[in-house]
Amino acid sequence: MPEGHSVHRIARQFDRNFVGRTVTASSPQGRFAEGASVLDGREVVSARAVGKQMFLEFDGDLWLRVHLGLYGAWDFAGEILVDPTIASANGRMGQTNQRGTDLDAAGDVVLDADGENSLASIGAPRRARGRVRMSEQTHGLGGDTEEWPPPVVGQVRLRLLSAETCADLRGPTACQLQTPDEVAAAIAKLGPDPLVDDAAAGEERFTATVRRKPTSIGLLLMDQGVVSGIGNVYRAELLYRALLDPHTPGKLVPEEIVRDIWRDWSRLLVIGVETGQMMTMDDLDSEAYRRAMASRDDRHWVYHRAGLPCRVCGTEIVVEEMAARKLYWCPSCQK
DNA sequence: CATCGATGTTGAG
DNA sequence: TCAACCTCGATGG
Repeated sequence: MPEGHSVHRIARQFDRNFVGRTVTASSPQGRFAEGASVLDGREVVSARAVGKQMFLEFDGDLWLRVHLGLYGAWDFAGEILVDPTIASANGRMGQTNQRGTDLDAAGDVVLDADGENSLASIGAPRRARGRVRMSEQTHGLGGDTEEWPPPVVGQVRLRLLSAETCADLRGPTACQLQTPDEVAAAIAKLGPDPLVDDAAAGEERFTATVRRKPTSIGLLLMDQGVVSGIGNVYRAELLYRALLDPHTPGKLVPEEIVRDIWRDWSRLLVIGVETGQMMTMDDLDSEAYRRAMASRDDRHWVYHRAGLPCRVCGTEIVVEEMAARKLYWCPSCQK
């Protein structure tokens, strides 16, 4: 998936391009026909993201909850204006982590070959289907000759169409209408999200929870009830950056390290939302950094690097199954 | 062209 | 613990 950063980007796109507009709703695929008919003709009132879930509010106290799951995605088309908070492809970094390296001056970020950074498609890593029409404030590359509304391609669970904008949802794990109470209940089950919760309160909640549990920190970071928005990539990278063995029970992780992990996640999430990429590396030597950023499969410290030498100590990165997910880590750096 | 796997979650057994 | 969900790019023949 789409870890937390993608969902926040999607919510901002809805905020910028759908809120305040009336939509025609349909389910070309048919699997959300009933829900679409309820949404049809309503105005979009607000959009919010919490962790990996997005909540879209419609007039009449009606909410749509969407979870993209493993391969869901939203495709945007039409006169999509770029939310200024996600417009930049240039990441700003400036921080240190447990490794003690200075995370600074990322320089130009190479755009994702897989379109993750695309303005037209956000979600599972795949090429954009949507077309974003040119306008003075738009970054899109499309011409003005496309059909309107755009032809439906493939399996579209839900299409939301305003006069100028179109959003197609495909492959979600959850797409469900909810009452305000149900939305509140869904959010209440989630751990703190750095972009939703107050920084200090979120840190306290996360720290207290982790320090109470015998469960391994590797599992805790993936538990959406402990902290929202972290997925398999961010988990591996956060643990590497903290130089922490993923098997360490939560209650045995030093409190300061737990707090560092929360703060590191907060920073990485902000960078991810701004750039549309899961930026987790810092400034090795610039040549290695540039190479890592240019290559889709080689831009992380440990994720997807099983058998390759650790970028710092040269030890082979290992992969193991943890709760049916691949866990990558450096057995030498992470103690 | 067939098969696999993936940034995820749920629910059955 | 594991299959199912549901989509599609990558991989291999």
